[in-house]
Amino acid sequence: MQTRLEKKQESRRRILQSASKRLRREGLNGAGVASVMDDAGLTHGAFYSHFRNKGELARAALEEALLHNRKRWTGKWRDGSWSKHLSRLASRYLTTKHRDNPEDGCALAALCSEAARSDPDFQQAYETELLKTLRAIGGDIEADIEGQKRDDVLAFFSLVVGAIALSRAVSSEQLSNDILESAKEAAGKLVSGEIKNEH
Amino acid sequence: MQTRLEKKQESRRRILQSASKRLRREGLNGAGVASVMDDAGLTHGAFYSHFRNKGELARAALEEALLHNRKRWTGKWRDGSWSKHLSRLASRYLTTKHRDNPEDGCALAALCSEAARSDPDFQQAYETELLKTLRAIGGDIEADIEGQKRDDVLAFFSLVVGAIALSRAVSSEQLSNDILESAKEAAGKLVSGEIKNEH
DNA sequence: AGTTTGACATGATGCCCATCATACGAAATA
DNA sequence: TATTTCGTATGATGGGCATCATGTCAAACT
Repeated sequence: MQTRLEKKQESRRRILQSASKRLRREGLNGAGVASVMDDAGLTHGAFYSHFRNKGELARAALEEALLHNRKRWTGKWRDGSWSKHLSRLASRYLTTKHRDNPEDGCALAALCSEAARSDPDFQQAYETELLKTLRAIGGDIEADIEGQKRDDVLAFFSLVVGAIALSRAVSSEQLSNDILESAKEAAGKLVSGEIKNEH
Repeated sequence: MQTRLEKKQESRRRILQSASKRLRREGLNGAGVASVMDDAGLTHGAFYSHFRNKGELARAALEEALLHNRKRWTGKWRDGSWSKHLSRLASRYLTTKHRDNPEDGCALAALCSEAARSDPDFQQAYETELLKTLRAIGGDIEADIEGQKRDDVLAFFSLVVGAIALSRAVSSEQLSNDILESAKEAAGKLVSGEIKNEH
């Protein structure tokens, strides 16, 4: 049997899980309190003993979403050139599977245009998660990245986020696939100078 | 004095004007019937003698938005290399002014993540407008573009749309500016082979 | 001039949603 | 065993929103 605290934590986990999925599939407005709680097997009234309001849930769900799958697309920069590294990451990220399953995908891409219209707290969380992701792309989850490498990573992430967003926005599957393919090919080209791998 | 038809057309023009601005500043959900009609100097009830429903308005407003400012960012490919051409377009598009004034900016960027969740009719319109824009980037509003040039244009547009979206989503102005700058620098690099200007 | 038309206004209607008030019941505590 | 605590359920409450019903008035038409 579970203690009361454990049960609450388990409930919170389920709420965050369903919120993070709804957030990515249906956007900031789609992730309504009632539907999220329903997914979690609870009723809407129980929501407020876990979160103060919907905004707080959205922030927590964003963090939850990125916590679990940032590693899926980034990982260490082990061997090969800097350009190859970015190419490999693009190939992992720009798949039809990712495009077709936003609820398990990258929340930064799923919300890129809506985040601009969200409240300041959410934007702050978005920026924090973005920065963590940029570091992970640079090959290191911990340290800040600088200079040319930072510029490359910024442009790289703009490219792949834009490509995923456009590939989802469009109704023809052919065009959608072409967007993903062209961005994959471009990803390795946008580095300017070669950068040494210090490992 | 105006005839009745002229007055109606004038009203429709004002409705579309305010809808296209609200759509870009506040998104698909923000462009509510009441607020749009209010901007146009009318009341909500009059809406339904101009459009069948909100979805039809959204489609028309998207077209309106792109009709008026596609030329601002594209224009003819006159001289210089293909790579220079794309660089120049990126410099025109990725400005802080564009970032800070979405209501006068590119609707494809403003709605890129929400469009994925819109109804099929809207997605179809989004795709149509996107294709027109890609042709204009390629230097020609009329003809379809193909092959390597098409791939370059697809990747180019993913890059600049992603950059504008991310630059708006983030709360630090420094980071936001850096995103725009890095994408501007990257834009000219993502072409693979040189392409001849047939003019 | 009398009649019809249609753009527009006012005011429902009904739905969805976030939030709150209250009640229940089981676990924790005494 | 008696009492307290608190996660959850039920059921308001109120606001926002799209859509529709109805009325009005001026222009168009006969």
